[in-house]
Amino acid sequence: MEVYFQLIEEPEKLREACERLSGEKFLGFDTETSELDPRDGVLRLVQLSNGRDTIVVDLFKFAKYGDIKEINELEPLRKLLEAKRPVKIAHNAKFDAKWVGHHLGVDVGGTFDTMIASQLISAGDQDRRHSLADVASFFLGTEVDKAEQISDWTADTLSGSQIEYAAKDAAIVVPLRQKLAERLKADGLERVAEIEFDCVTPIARMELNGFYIDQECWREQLSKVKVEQETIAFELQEMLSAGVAQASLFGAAQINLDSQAQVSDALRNLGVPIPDSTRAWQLQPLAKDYPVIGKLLEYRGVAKALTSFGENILDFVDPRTGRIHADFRQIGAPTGRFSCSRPNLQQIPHGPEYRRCFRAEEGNTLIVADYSQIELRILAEFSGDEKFIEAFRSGQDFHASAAAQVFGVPVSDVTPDQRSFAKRLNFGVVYGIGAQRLATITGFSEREAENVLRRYFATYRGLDEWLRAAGERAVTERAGRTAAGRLARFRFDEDDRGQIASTKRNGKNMPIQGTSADILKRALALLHDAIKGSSAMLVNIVHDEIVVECSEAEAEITSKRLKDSMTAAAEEFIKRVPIDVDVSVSKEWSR
DNA sequence: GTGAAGGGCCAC
DNA sequence: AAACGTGGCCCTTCAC
Repeated sequence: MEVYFQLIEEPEKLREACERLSGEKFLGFDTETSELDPRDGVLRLVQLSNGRDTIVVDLFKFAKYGDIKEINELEPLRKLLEAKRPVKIAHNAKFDAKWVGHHLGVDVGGTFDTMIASQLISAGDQDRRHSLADVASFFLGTEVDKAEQISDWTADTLSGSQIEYAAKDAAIVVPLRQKLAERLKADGLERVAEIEFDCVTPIARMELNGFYIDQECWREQLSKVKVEQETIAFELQEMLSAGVAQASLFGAAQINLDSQAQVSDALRNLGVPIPDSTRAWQLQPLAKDYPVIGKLLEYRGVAKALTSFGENILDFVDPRTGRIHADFRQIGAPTGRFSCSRPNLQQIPHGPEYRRCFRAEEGNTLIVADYSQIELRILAEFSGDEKFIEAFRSGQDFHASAAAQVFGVPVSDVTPDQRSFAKRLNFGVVYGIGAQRLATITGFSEREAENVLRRYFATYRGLDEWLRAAGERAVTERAGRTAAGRLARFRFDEDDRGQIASTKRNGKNMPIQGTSADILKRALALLHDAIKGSSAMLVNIVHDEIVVECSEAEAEITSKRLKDSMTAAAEEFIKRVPIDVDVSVSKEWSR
């Protein structure tokens, strides 16, 4: 592909070019950078293209290694990037949005992300790749050469081929967007694509913001667990080697407590009837007869705390900001949920001893908001079940209210056991729970569990019907859809009953879990607009929860903006069931 | 030494 | 496959 491009090295040319391109509906957008993380490197080039006319802005010509944030001559570029129109087309737009966000101080206005579009179209197909080269080859049949991607973008003078490569990447996404847009439309994915695109910039900003962690607090917690761990490990070692006389005699053959194989052997030597797996849920029932099992579970708990949530979390703190800047994958799961890594801020233990270490910086406060039972409300909306909806509308404790309806007693007479049971059942239903599993988590016999499930679905006939239909649809249509239209295709072997059953459960769960993701993402876009220009910044999201940090002075207004954004987002999809958002203002991420 | 697989467990 | 869904991270084990 031959590309006409203009290298821009002076303010006047930049002003002219931005003026010229500002009337376009769409512009290809790309950046070339010296590193992968914007805090580590320099932003060298910004490219914009309408497909025929491409500009390559050399930022070194405006302020070499300097702070380009303050350079006035770049204002036309900032304006163009910030504007909702033209829409900026980029592949993995979060990357470029972070770089211009950090170095130019702008939030990219409208975006069309060709990577996300490709992910939505592939609908969870694990075999499809989503690099620019893969997507361009799949949708345009053109080859993209990435040879220059790793070249030195900090050289005084860039080579002709470097600049041409840079220009091509911005130009190619223009025809690519055309093809992807057609497919999005044909597949009914326009609405969900809009939601996804609109939360790219909020997520880019969130990653730049990072989440402040009090390192002292974290270390203190760790040292407590360390002390515990040493005692527990010693005791467990003693108990396990009791079965191997010579081991304790010579003190030599220490058992590796982290090795399932060695621990299982030792347990067998002690005469413990261990099941095929030594997972906690299987061992738990043995704990009352065999103290060693209780000790093992105790050990596992502290070991997990020390490894997954130990010193290593602090390795991710950026010394320049004192904050953790994790990586969020916008379509982390086929359901549309985010995933998070390095570190995974979505799996920090719920206990206050951990969460209180994540806090607001001096002078600031955290606003923590989460949807109350959002997945059950989505299920209520989908099923249209009047009784289930009424349990939400009544405004009473939902699980107690459900227990009352299932057991046929007044809410005031619901026992704690009944409530707890209804709660487990309510959660399980969202995953397509069966009697066997229900029995194991409640301690009921399978027979009793079956009866209660029958009673539950007799009470909520609409739920039963919707869930059955969703399961059947998953098998016949080999796909599921969320309220915003997100699509997940299911692959299974028709001769495998297990796979069919699994597909049915997926068909029940995906629309629910996925709609929850749709709602959260929509809320992020609304929130981003609502807090613009204020002290508030997004710092974390956990599936149905949003954490914002703001100045103490703006705590109240930020709480309102957060709650309103989340409520409005949910109400776009949930019409018949009330939405409840719990908001708390606190210095710490624990309540 | 490196990487994949398996087991286990944290979150929602 | 925990016959309950979605992730990521850590450890051991085993193959290369």
